[in-house]
Amino acid sequence: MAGPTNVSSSALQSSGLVQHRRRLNTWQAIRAEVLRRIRAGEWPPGTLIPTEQALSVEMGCARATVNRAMRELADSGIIQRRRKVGTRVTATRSRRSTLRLPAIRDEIEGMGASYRYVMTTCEMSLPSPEAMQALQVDAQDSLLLVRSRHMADDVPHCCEAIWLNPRVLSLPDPTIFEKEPPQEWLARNLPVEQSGFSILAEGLTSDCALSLDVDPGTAVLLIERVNSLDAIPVTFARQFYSPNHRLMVDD
Amino acid sequence: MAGPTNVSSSALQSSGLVQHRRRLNTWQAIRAEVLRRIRAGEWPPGTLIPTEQALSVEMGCARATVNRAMRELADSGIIQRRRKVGTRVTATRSRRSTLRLPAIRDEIEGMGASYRYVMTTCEMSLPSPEAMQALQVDAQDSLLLVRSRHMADDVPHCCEAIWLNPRVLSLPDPTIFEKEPPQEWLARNLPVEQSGFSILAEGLTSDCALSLDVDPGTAVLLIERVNSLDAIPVTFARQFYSPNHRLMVDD
DNA sequence: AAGTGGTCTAGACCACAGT
DNA sequence: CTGTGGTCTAGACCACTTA
Repeated sequence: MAGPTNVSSSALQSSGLVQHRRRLNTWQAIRAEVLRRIRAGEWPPGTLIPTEQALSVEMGCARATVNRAMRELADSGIIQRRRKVGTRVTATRSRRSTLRLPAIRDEIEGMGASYRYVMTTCEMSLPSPEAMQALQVDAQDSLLLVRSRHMADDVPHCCEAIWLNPRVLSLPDPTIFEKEPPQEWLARNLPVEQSGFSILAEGLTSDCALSLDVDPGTAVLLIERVNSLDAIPVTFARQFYSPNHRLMVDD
Repeated sequence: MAGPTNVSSSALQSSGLVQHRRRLNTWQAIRAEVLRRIRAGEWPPGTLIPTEQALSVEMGCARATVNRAMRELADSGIIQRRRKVGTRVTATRSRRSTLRLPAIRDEIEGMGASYRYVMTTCEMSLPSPEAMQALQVDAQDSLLLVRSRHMADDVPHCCEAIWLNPRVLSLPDPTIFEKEPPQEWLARNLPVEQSGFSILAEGLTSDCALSLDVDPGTAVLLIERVNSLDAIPVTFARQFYSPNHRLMVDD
């Protein structure tokens, strides 16, 4: 009832009798108003705030609109909702933020640089302890290990080691990894699912340092990902970013 | 119309004439079906997928339900939507993931450990280059610098340096920071807004290393945050996590 | 048993962007 | 202009949780 809403909104505002509060009928406006009350201290942390029903009456909109606004706030961790109990302002300053992590090619091209992929090594190899755990294999189960570098305008931007388990993944002729990044081959050829990833810091070992052209031991960001196929882990990747790289997180 | 939906759903399924496809009437089911088609290659990257109207007819549900499902997928970066144009499967393997970053106290207590805050130093100090840039002050504008440690069962878990700009922030008696973490004081007393943060890796300087009880130069994760008040940056915090700490990101 | 959030529906209008 | 997604509404039923 967007049209009629505006009409009745005008009617309400022009009627002499009433409406100490302007109608809020977009979910963004409701979210903003609730946020304002929280930040202004009207609803301190831990407060049980009014029900959707009550808010929809107060704001002069449908309950679904209030629900949408509150869902957004709950997704951000600002409030916590439980059936029958109600909605509480989150007591702790916890946040759920959105992290945008593009594929490396996009990251580099997005900076206006030219992307180049360089394979370093490609060989069957016994798993590292991390790979063993991530892929749930034994120490003697050899895996295909592909090491590579991703260059931005011919400057090393990221170096990557990826283990692929040939027991649960039908691998192509490994020579294709000389030209195509394993991640892109996976994305194109298999319906793999990422089951989350980790962000950590590590001092570079000598081979990675050589690959990124910096001193060994330099602290860099490292992202570890496991790709799964039908809930079975099939690949384990470790991406070492060049020093001073940072992940920006929007609020 | 959840009840009537079930009724008509049964009616449709029992009618002899038709319905090669079961009715999908929850947004989760629709999201799953669309995801399946994308992953199965029925809708390869770049494909323009059917309109909400078409999908609502095919799935036998309201357009609003399709819209909810598609919005979730768009929020995850799986598809891209534009008015008049339609909805495309995202060409690049970009992801938008949710990062949960609790307050340090919650992080430690969530592991079942006891939390303890220890202030290290608290003094007026000229800004570091990073602080200058983050808080938009000059090199001669001295700031309050509070250094502290957050302990988990008396083991250092994180060490923190936070700059507060007294020109734009009315500070309390600094001695309160001997007992209360600055972040918690800020959260309780000021309607500060976080304007995003950065995640990076750094080798520990000697004082931080001492504080965390590890060797200088050890690579650690570092989170930088700026808190703002009415869009004016008022505090700049750098949190150094102990080695081997990792951020887990759900997909 | 009752109250609260979670969701679905059918219809409507709006905003935007191609034609 | 037209078509697409974005949103709002009013009403309804369901799911979960506490009393």
